[in-house]
Amino acid sequence: MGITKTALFTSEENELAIVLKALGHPARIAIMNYLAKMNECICGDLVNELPLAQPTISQHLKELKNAGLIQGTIEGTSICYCINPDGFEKVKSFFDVLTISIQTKHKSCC
Amino acid sequence: MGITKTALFTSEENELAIVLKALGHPARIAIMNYLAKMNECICGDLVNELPLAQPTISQHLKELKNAGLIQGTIEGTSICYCINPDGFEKVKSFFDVLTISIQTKHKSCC
DNA sequence: CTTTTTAATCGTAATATTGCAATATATAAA
DNA sequence: TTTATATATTGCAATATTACGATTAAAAAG
Repeated sequence: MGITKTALFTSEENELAIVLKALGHPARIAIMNYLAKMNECICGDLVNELPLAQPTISQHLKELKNAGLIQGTIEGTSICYCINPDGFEKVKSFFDVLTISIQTKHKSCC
Repeated sequence: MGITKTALFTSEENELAIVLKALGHPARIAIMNYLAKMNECICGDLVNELPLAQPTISQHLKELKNAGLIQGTIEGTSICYCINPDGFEKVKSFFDVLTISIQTKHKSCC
């Protein structure tokens, strides 16, 4: 089908999946890494940095923004993007919690 | 196109994207949470736990396994699944590194 | 007002994903 | 050997994603 049955899962599972799915593409990983390194950038910087066309990068930025991982502010003709710490924290805590659960319970595996 | 241009990115970016993409589905998040809680389980447990058909769950398990997030061991007629700590650690360190980068550099955003 | 700069949107082709019924496989039990 | 149990695989329909050329929008510069 290609359609995810979101109604069958908890909103927590769905929200987390949206954020992780947004990170599930090398270009978007590269964008996040670049933003972490540079603190902020505009779309044009990424067009110079990544081997993708401008509309493609603009689309990836849109997905990261929709997932709450980045935010953009208009500055003249360009838009300044940076990482949204709130969206990022949501994912990190998922991994932190799971890691603790794994470390305490997983002595060994079947 | 629907095809990701993996050749244009670093292997680190690509590998990380594969793992995060595997986690980018509510059913697979639910499976990971269930495994973290129960330590191990068989496919049939998940069929009872999740509102999806057996072939669908089997497929999700396959994707998590391909991404290196879980491992399965044959035990009689069933297969025992559990979280693969190595695959999991790879993703967690990505978030840890990015978090440090965000916390130290991101005083404020544009 | 016109031009330039910067980025979003539209339209579309190629490919990937999701979900499941039907079937296959493989081990254990009778 | 037959039957039951547990899971994987196949095949397919519906939908989503990726990528980019062409275009549009909006602000700044001239």
